[in-house]
Amino acid sequence: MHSDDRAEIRSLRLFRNMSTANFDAMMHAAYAQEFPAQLQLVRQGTRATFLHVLVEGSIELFSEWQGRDSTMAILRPVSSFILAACIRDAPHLMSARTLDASRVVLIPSADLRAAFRRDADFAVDVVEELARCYRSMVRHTKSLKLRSARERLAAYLLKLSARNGNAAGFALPYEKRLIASYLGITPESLSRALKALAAEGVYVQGARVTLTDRDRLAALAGLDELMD
Amino acid sequence: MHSDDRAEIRSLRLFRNMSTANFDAMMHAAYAQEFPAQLQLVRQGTRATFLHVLVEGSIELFSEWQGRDSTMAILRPVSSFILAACIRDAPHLMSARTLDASRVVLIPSADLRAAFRRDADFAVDVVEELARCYRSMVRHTKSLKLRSARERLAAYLLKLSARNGNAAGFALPYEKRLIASYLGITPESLSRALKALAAEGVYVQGARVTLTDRDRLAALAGLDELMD
DNA sequence: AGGGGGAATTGACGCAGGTCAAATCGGGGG
DNA sequence: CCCCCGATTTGACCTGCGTCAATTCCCCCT
Repeated sequence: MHSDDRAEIRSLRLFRNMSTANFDAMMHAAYAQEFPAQLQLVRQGTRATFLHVLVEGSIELFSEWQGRDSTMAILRPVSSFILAACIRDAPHLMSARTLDASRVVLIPSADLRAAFRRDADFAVDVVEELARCYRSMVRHTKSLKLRSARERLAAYLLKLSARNGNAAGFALPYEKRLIASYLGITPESLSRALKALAAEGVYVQGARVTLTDRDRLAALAGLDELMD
Repeated sequence: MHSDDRAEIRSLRLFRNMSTANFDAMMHAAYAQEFPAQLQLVRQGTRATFLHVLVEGSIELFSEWQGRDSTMAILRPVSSFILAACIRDAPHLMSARTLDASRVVLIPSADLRAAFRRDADFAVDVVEELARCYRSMVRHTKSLKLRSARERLAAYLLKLSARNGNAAGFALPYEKRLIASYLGITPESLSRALKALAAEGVYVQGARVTLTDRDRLAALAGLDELMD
C-alpha cells in the first residue's frame, strides 16, 4: 500500500484519534486494491470480511431485489463504507460497485473489531461515524417519504450547487440514470422533471446545470436542515 | 424511578455489559416519567438532551415537513431511542409521540456520552446498538425504494404473523392509519390494498387478520432476509 | 471524419396510488 | 342501551410517475 494511502486513512475522522500502536496493528493485514470502473466489489447477502475505505475514485452503494435495483448512496473519497456490517459481523444489506476506476483499502473486519474493543478512543470515533451514517440514511428516507420526485430533485440540485460553493452553474457529477435511481425515480421521469423545473429557473444542457433563481427553487424544494 | 425499571434497563443489550459503577454514575440523574397517549415528547429540530428508554407503552417516531408527516418507526418496550442524536449532540431528525400511555426513562445525554467514553465495554455495545438501528433503517429504505405498496403490505403482514409465532390469525397491533403511514401510503390505499390481498389469502375483519395461504403471500411479498 | 453504442430524451399510454367527499363502522362515555 | 365522534371504508376521479418504444444525442474509437 502507498504510504500516501496510509496517511490519508489515518487522517480520517474515523481513525484520527486511535493510538498509533492500535492503528498499526489494525492495518497490519490491510491492503490497497485498484478496481476498474463498473466492477462490483461487494455483493449483498455475503458476509462482511473487510472494512472498505475509498481512497480514490467513486463508489455506488445499491440494493437489489427481484431483478430491480436502487442506488442507496454515492461515495466520494476519502470515506469508509460498510462499517455497520463489519461491526455486527453480519451479511451486507447493500452491494457496492465502482463508478470510476477506484483505489480501495481493505481492512480485515476481525482486525477492526479487535481494534475498537481494545481502544476506547477509536470506539468513540466508530460510534460517531455510525451515528453519522444512520442520520444520513434517516434524511434519505425522510426525503423519500415526505417529498415528491420534483421536490427531491430540486433539493438535490441545490445540494450540488452548495457543494460547488453555491455556484449558479455546475456539472452533474454522475450519469443521470444514477441520479434518478438515487432519487427513487426512473431516468425518464428525471428527464421530464428537469424540464419541468425550467419554470423554477433551472436550465440544463447535457450535464451542465444553471440555476437562475435559487430562492424560487429553494421554496419549491422546501429546503430543511433536518433533511438536506 | 421504580427499581423494576432500573433492572429492566440494566438488562438491555445496550447496558448489560457496562460496569456497575459506570451504570450507576450514568443513571444518577436519570428519572422515569409517565406520559399519556398521544403526547409528543420529542420535537424534531430540538437538541437531544436525553436518551430515552421506553419501559412500558408504545412510541411512534415520525418526521414532519411542510405540514405532512410520516411514521418512521414504531417502538415497543423495552428499547432505547434517539441514541444517534445523543451521541452526536445534534438536533433530532425525528419527532416522537406516545401511542398509548407510556413510561419512559430519561438519561441525560451528557451522562451517556461520559459513560461510553469511560467504559470500553459500553462503547462496544453502543456501537452494536447503533449498527442495528442503521441496518434497520436501511431495510426500511430498501423496502420503500424497491417494493410496491402491496408488496410492502404483504411483507408487513408476514412479519406480524411471525411476531405472533407464525399464527395464521392475529390482530393488527396499531391503528390502520399508523400502519399506512409507516408503509408510506395513505389510509385509503391501505384499505384497498388489504382488500386486494384477499386474492392471496388475506382476510380482514376490523383489526383481525387471517392468512390462509402463507406461501402465496410470501411469494407476492418476495420475502428477503436482507430486507425483512 | 465516420460510425457504433450506450445514455438521454421524447411521445403515447397505462396504472398505482393520491385526493376529496360521502357513507359506514365501532368503541367508549353517559 | 344509545349516542357521538373519530377511524375506516367506499366511490369517483385525478395525476404523478412508470413502462414501452422510438428517436436523438453524445462520446469514444478507429
